[in-house]
Amino acid sequence: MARRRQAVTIKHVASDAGVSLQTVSRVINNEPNVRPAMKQRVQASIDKLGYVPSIAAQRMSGSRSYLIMAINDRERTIADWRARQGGDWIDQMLLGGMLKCAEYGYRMIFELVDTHSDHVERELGATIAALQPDGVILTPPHSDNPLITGMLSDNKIPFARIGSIASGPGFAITMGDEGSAVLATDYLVGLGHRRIGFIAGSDEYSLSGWRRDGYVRAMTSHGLDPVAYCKPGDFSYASGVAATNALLAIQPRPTAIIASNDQMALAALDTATAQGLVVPGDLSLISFDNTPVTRFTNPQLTAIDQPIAATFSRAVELLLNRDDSADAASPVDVPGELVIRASTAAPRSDAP
Amino acid sequence: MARRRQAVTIKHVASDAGVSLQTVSRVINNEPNVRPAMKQRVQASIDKLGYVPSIAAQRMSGSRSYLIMAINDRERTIADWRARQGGDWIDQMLLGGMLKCAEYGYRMIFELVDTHSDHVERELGATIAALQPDGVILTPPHSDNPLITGMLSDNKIPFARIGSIASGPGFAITMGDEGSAVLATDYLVGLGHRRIGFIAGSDEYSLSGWRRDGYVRAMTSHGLDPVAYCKPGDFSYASGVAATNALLAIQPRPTAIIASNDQMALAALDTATAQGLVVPGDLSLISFDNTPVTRFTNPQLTAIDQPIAATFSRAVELLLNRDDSADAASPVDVPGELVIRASTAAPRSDAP
DNA sequence: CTGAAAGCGCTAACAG
DNA sequence: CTGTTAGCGCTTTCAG
Repeated sequence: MARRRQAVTIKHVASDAGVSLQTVSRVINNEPNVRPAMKQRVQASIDKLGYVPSIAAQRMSGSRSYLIMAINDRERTIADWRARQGGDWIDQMLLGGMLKCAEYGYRMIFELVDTHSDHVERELGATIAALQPDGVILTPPHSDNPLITGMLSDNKIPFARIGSIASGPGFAITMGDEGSAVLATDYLVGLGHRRIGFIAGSDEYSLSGWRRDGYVRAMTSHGLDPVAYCKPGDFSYASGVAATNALLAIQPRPTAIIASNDQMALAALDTATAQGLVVPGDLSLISFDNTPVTRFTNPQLTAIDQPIAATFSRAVELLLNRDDSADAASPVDVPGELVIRASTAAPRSDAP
Repeated sequence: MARRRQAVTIKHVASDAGVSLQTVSRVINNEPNVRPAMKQRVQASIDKLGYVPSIAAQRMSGSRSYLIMAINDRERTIADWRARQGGDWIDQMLLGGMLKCAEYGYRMIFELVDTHSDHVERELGATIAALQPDGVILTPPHSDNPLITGMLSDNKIPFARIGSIASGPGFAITMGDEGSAVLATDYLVGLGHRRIGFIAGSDEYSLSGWRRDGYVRAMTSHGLDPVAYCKPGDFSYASGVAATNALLAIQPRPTAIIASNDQMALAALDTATAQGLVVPGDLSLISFDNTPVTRFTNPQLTAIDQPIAATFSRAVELLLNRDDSADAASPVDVPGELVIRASTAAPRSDAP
């Protein structure tokens, strides 16, 4: 490996502009107390020489690393990549996070971390020591891992916890789950549905509960029974099939179903169709997440969009404008929205 | 922003082990000329203190940055992310590239670069100056951009050109396009098809030509006409519809179609179905790329898998085992494979 | 085989 | 407002 050196350094700029290193440094970092004329002269040299500061050197001298680290669960992420089922969490994360970082001259790098490992702390600690990120974004199931949040706050590294409402250090950010469930339920009620089924997600994820809470709250507010048509699921296709069968066996059967994710909605669609029901004629369907698959079903699925990109974008902003006072602020909620496609309609007037 | 310092540095390890900094450095970098006993003693201290070298500091003192940079086209990547059509190029890139990097203690970061910009060179130059990656992976349409390859080789940064067969500096790596087209064609011929249609991709991409070349070669080798059933396309759904209509209007019509990507195959499926043809009964279909959408059609699409992950994995290996002699080696070809699903079958015996 | 010295490119702290 | 002086943590010379 050839030993490479910086082509043009702060020294070159300083001597070219006939000023001290410090002045150049001040200009680079946009610090005050530099006379405009001076600043212009230095900037001219910078442009002329095509100078770009070395992040490594900046970091070395105790400044920032200009790196924001996003952390995802290793096992789940790799499994999703291998399965190639069209899940695009990582892509949306990058879309929101990378672009927002770029706006501020930062860079987002992302790491896979083993939750199950008993040495999460060491693993993460090593990455942090090596990279020295200026901020970290945690995603479930890491967001509420005390080993991780503890380590981060001990090291005084600002961090955001996505999908967490717990108080404590770091910014808690949620993705509108409860509100979205209300939105979906209200929409169906508005269409004329009264018996609305709900397939819950795995209790391993807090958002499963929030989504159900929203459903229950909305049903209750309309004077509808929030319990009779609520069935458990675990986000898998198989659990969606089971829940749908259970729901359709109820007399009178529901005229609409909200599934807590797209896979289970897909299962509901297939199951209902197999039973001779027409979607949305006989049964309306709304799914959560709005991953690409919602576009490939027939009919296309009306879905609640999980605002992944917007959430990461917000997380980056929180991290970079960080003022310690807002640290313990109440959770930030990024609302999701309902994307109306072809799987929802008014119930038949002759519905049982 | 609190000023953060490395918690445990090489100094701590040195004093803990009672040796000089150099010795620790040698152990870290696995250099020879360290007595085993010494090495063990130092390693023990490292483990005990949980020491991890700072990449910034390593890079500063003229060593490696342990960073491999993958470059993708900004516009196209962002458009794909926004469209949420299930394209998973980035995910597969990460799957192959990140994991392979991790094996060697490297990290993959990825950048979006504007091709159309007239200052690609400056843009990329800045990123490189800032990050100082030890290697770069170029993807189309950057792979054959002389501004980029020139800059990289001037800076003596090892790089790989994915989807390029041009000679010159850097490793050229292809993804088996021609061979895969042969594979698909041969498979259809083996099934009994004689009139096989081909929908080509946009000429902006070299791989479009390679895929067509494979089709032509295979057809010719079987004594079949490689021209009559070959239609142009541009990878878009709309162009797929047009090409399919053109193909199905030919008398006698083809009994099978190979589309140069999944979107056009999807278009072919929809178009054929709309004309009352049954896939695969009346028409067999093979697509290229094997993106997630192939799993969501009815029937599911038989497809040629574009080996994205394997290719990036290979690129990283080439970059890290780099010996200058192999620099101009002939292009490396990572073969693709045929994933057989439900859109292919033998032609009807009574086919026209 | 191991140690001591000299930076890498940049910024913090302090002078002027 | 600008310049000077120390390092940051590590690796490279070059001595022992």
